[in-house]
Amino acid sequence: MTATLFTLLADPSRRAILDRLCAGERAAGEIGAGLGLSQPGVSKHLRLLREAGLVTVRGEAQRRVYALKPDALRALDAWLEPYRAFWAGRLDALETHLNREA
Amino acid sequence: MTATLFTLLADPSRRAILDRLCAGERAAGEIGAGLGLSQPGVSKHLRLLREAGLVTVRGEAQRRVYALKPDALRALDAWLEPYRAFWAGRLDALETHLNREA
DNA sequence: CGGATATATAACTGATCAAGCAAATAGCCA
DNA sequence: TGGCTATTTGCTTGATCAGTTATATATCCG
Repeated sequence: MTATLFTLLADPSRRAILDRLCAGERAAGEIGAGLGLSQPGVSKHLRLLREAGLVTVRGEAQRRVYALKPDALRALDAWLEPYRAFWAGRLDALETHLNREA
Repeated sequence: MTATLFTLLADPSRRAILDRLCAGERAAGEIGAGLGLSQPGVSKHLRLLREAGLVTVRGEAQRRVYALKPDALRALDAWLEPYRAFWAGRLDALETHLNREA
């Protein structure tokens, strides 16, 4: 229930779902097709992604159309920032990160 | 053993270790201090991080000094790229990603 | 060598969680 | 209403894995 962003992304199936949604919104059935996963399994992953705010749902007749909502991934981008600064040699950004925890 | 980058980062203790190593290299004991974790626990996490290439070790007398080696995190940065493009509105990069899987 | 310090490995346990099957819900159409 | 499709939810099981204690390895110093 308290699934953090990192634990969510730790699952390959969920990453595959996100990757698939990059191409545009899809119904749950379309998402699961070819994933080598049972349909309820897909639904459960979608539920977690939805609760984490990574995707949005829109009902369309019997189908549930999911769309990517990558705003939540900004947190990952932010987490990565000090390390990106590290390998880019931009030590200024790294120092601001270090000062923040002092 | 086949721990992927995502599963590694899914653990809060390991993220804390990486964050701590941002400030510079540290001996294993220093890393574990204040983490609320037993010494063998820290050692095991360090082993995983080392096997994944996220940190390097250097023996110094009895101590083992660990240093951050963030190159492996570039993979995460690369994974994030299509999504970053998504929220930044740079649809060109997104399309190159989509074409790659066609 | 013997003791002390620092770190790693081994064996075990408990909790988490993904996956499956079965059943329930929701919306459409006759 | 009843049947049909699409999706979600409940329940159970099996595997993974973080954490612990106890033990082993390594390096220094007397």
